[in-house]
Amino acid sequence: MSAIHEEERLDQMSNTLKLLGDKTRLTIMKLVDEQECCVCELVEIFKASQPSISQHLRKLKDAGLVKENRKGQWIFYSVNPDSKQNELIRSLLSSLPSQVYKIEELEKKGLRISCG
Amino acid sequence: MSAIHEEERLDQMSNTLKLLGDKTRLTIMKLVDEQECCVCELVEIFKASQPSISQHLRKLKDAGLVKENRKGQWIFYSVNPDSKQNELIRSLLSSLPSQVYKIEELEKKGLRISCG
DNA sequence: TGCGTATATAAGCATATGCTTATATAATGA
DNA sequence: TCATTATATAAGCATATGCTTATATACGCA
Repeated sequence: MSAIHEEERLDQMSNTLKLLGDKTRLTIMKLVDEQECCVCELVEIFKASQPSISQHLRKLKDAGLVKENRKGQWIFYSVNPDSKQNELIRSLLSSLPSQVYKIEELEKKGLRISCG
Repeated sequence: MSAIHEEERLDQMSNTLKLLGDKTRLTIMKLVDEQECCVCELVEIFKASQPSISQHLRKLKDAGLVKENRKGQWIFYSVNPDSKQNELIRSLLSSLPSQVYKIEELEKKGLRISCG
């Protein structure tokens, strides 16, 4: 209703879109929406450095878009279903092609982390 | 199906989201989706400089997201319904609050351009 | 406790981005 | 044709962004 809220909505959406306007982060989101992944798996999948992936995840986490789940020495990331932007996220990710095959490739190489 | 197309889709979407990850451009898109606007109107609405608005419009046009419609000395911009990203654009804009009130404010100030 | 693995953070750097000012181009109307 | 208005483009600059390398922190296990 009020212009105040309208401004907020525009701010929120543009901030979220800016975050997802990076191919690596957008793909991470799609991937961890389908299957929670730990950092080292993402490093392998994206052929990126560990700090680079870690920094992307930090931005996504700071925005509340992903959540962590520590399992021993690994930290698994997944899409945060309680995010304020969840509707938007759902809509965006639903129109992207599945990235599960990337995880399956990992598995074939024996690089998939599986712990309890 | 193919990983090639999947990569393309991710590229396309992340590029589009990056463009709309700017509050000014996102708002311009919502605005000109509801009512075509010329540059000088946008300058007034956003309290921005003419070159700044012009440069934002250039980016949107280069990406095929908006189209031009010259009327005399003015160039009116509107959302391009034939954009490759039209579905995505429709989805995003539909969840944003109407910006028509900004045009109405212009009208009150007598700054609305109307040329039939 | 100490070592190896996983992850996060800090600092530095090159490039991208969005603004500014200045100028060019295009259209209107006297 | 000339002045005015609208718009686009170019160049320069400050800040943002995403990577790198180096280092810190956290956990598991011997």
